[in-house]
Amino acid sequence: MLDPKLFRESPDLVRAALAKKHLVVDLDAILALDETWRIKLQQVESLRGQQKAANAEMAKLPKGSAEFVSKVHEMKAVSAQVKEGEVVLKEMEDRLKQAMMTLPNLPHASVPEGRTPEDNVVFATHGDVNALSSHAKPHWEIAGFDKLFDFARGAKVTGAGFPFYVGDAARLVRALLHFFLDENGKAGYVEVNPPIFVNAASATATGQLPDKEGQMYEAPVDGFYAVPTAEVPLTNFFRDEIIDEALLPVYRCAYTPCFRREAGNYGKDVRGLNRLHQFDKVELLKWVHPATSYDELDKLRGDAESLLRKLELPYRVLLMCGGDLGFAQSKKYDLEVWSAGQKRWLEVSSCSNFETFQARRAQIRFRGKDGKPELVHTINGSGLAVPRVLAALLENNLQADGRVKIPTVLVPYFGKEFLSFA
RNA sequence: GGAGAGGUGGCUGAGUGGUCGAAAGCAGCGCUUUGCUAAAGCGCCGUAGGUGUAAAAGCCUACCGGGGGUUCGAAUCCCCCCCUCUCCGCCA
Repeated sequence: MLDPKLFRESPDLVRAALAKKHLVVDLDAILALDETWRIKLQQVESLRGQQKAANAEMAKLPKGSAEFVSKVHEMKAVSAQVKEGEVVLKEMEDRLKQAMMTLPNLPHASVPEGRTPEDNVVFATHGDVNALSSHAKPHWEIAGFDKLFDFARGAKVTGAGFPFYVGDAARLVRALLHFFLDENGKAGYVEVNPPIFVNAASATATGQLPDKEGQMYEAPVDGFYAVPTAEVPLTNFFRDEIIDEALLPVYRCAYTPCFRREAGNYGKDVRGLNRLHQFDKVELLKWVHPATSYDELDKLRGDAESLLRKLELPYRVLLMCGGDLGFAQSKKYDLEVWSAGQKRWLEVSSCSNFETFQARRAQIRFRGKDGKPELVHTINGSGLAVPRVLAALLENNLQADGRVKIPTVLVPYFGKEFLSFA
């Protein structure tokens, strides 16, 4: 959500920023709604003021007195007006709030212009893509893949996109998670194990609702949503709280399974481990002082990158253009790992600064120097998502004999130097 | 799941229909005096929205877990929901 004062006082500034995101928003309609709401608010407040004044008078009058009775009669009319006005006001408020929820976050000045993913800027590339195994093939074509990554039985037991990881595959998932959490801990992120169901208020605060309603699995009897990312419960940890300024920045990380319905995503990029309904991910999250948030974003991106480096996986960093920025982000970098078999880049982390967008919805603040509460900036990114790292690892490290070489840093976690499909 | 007890400002805790946005204490901030690891006295000390302003101040309204209702008037009465605690049931 945006600051109402911002678009009320500087609508042109907001208009220009929204144009960069290439989203069509009827700001004038919202401004008009805001205007009528404020007029109505003043009406109702003045009526309530009358009630309050009368109340003070009546408290001093004897209960049965003629004066009292006539006052009651008089105030009945006012009371009716207030009730009527409040209904209208509530309706206006709801409409305004709903309209404001459709306003996306404004992009930062450093975000490049652009409309489509093709316009994203390759910010950095690391590692030699051409030096990889000549045996590489798409991971789902590796002999024995189906035994270790059992999609068929997953589909039987649950549905498509819910694979079983068996034996060495399960072990490798666990090794990766363990490695990620250990490394993130060393980088200063406090590990958290959060709930993996959240309520509607939490999903709204981080921007999943109402924007991405159909993308989450729901438990309607209890009003819960299965988390699409640990970002949701983690960010909501401090919802409706004022954090001690001295505690900023707060660094946290969390592993959770992530659940995504991925409604509407079909095609070849859903093969194998590329896109699943349930997958494991470690999320990095920071609550920071607004003055430092872009430095903190760069640092967080660096933390995620260092995981890929240690795993010896070639990757590139994309700086997302205005048109490819998400609804809630001010600035976003995507980390994409090279998958030698598929010969394409796979997104494994998305590092974003939300500025006050989430913080306003979630009311996460700190007390500034002047004693006034101020919204924090929230920043998050994956560190990292497992399945695509796994895909790249299987493809890039495939040996002539059909085994997969385990990166050196992972050997202590995995317990062996090779993964075998035999 | 059943029965009962509760949810009040940063914390503790009064308040059961009318000047209650809410006593008191603690913590915090400022000033004064005595002193010099401290004490006493006085004052200030919630959040949000609107209005106002260069910015403030000021003014208005709302908020006593959340949402409805009764009433001229609700922290206080009624209904629903959420949460906490105790007991019972069930259970990894």
